[in-house]
Amino acid sequence: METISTEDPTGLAAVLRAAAAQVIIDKGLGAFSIREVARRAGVSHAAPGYHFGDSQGLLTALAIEGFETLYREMQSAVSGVTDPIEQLTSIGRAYVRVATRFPAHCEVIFREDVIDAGNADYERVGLETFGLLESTVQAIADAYNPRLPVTTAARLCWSTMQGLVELEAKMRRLDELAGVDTPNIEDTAERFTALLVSGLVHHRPDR
Amino acid sequence: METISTEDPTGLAAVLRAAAAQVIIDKGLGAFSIREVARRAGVSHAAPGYHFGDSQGLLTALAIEGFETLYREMQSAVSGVTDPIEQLTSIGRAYVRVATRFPAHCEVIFREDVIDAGNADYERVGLETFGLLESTVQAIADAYNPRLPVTTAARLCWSTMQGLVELEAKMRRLDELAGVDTPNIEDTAERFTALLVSGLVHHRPDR
DNA sequence: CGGAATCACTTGACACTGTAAAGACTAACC
DNA sequence: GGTTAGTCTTTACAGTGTCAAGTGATTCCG
Repeated sequence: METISTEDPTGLAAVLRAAAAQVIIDKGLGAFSIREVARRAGVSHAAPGYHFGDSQGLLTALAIEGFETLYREMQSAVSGVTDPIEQLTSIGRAYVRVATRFPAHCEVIFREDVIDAGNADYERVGLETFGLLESTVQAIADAYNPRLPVTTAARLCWSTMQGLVELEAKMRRLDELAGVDTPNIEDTAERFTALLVSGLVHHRPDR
Repeated sequence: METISTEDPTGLAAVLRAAAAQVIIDKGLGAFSIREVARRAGVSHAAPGYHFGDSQGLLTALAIEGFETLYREMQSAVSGVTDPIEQLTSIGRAYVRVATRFPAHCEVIFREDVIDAGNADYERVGLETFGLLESTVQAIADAYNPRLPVTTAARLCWSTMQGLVELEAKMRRLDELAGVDTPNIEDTAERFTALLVSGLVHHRPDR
């Protein structure tokens, strides 16, 4: 699923994005340094500034790249699947899979303090992605529970997967202290989805 | 619910924690600066280093303080309530309320790249907090669905609330673009919990 | 064909940052 | 009353983001 071009990206901008992702993976977003990115790319310390303006610009580019990958993976997750519940399950797996494969990209996606959340491309892909999720939940509502509050339910699913991604390290640690081993995150996503779907299907709004 | 002492904290360490939280609120965690904290506290730039070692130490102290507040609020959310579903609902509201009232503290709680996630106090309060949530979900299982996988369900609830906190800004933006207004986050948490509870109660594990 | 302009950087500069080391001042204690 | 411990400040230094100016190439155009 190499949606983010790994085959030695041509163009310095792409090289810099890849280097930035690697810096975040190696040292964490908290220790992110634009000069370190430049060093790894073998260019002068100001080269990233030419392409991305400032650090926020570079991280925003990374967020957009990650969001686009997420969107494409979610699209291919629903294609070829007909049952909307299976679609949602597949989306959930795709969500955490992208987050696991591209941790740096996904770490900045919702970090509005380090990216430019008003960027037009960023907003567009965000709308598209959520639209895809919402229409899947809508299909579940149509097929299984017409009284489901679709937008709320879609946001619930989204929040759950995002929370899982963020909390996974903590959960691993809890399991480690308890002496049990942590299941694969995609399987956890599937179990979460199964529980969520039970709720979506059986939920009756307040009368 | 002023669990984090706001009544002018005595002792420089407490003053520095409060100043650090304010810096994060004002400029974002991405622009956090320990020297700025010192300036706001009216002390020399190296004073925070004496109390907290380095920047990671200060942010870890903040995370612990936030986690302890969360734990206490969750405790008081369940006390006096008997129905476990109401307890869970109350916990969900408490979770997002703490995150809203102490955004800086809660922003660092799971940011393992900027805090010391191995800190003993941090781990202890994390275990206690999750234990409280898990026993509430256990009570729901006992009362409504003995076959519920409790640990998974508890982590689902936790992920959902954490995801909601993280995505709330994005949801606000979606609503703004759609021209509708965003409900209060505590009410959203309650709607989420209602959907989750439907799932917890109706879920049947794979045979 | 030759000059001008644009592109894609590099170099140099500056204010700011985290952190370590050493110094200073105060209070407590034997 | 001298020593010690605690709480900060001062000094120093390497590293950082970002801006302005400089440098070659490449492209465009008359």
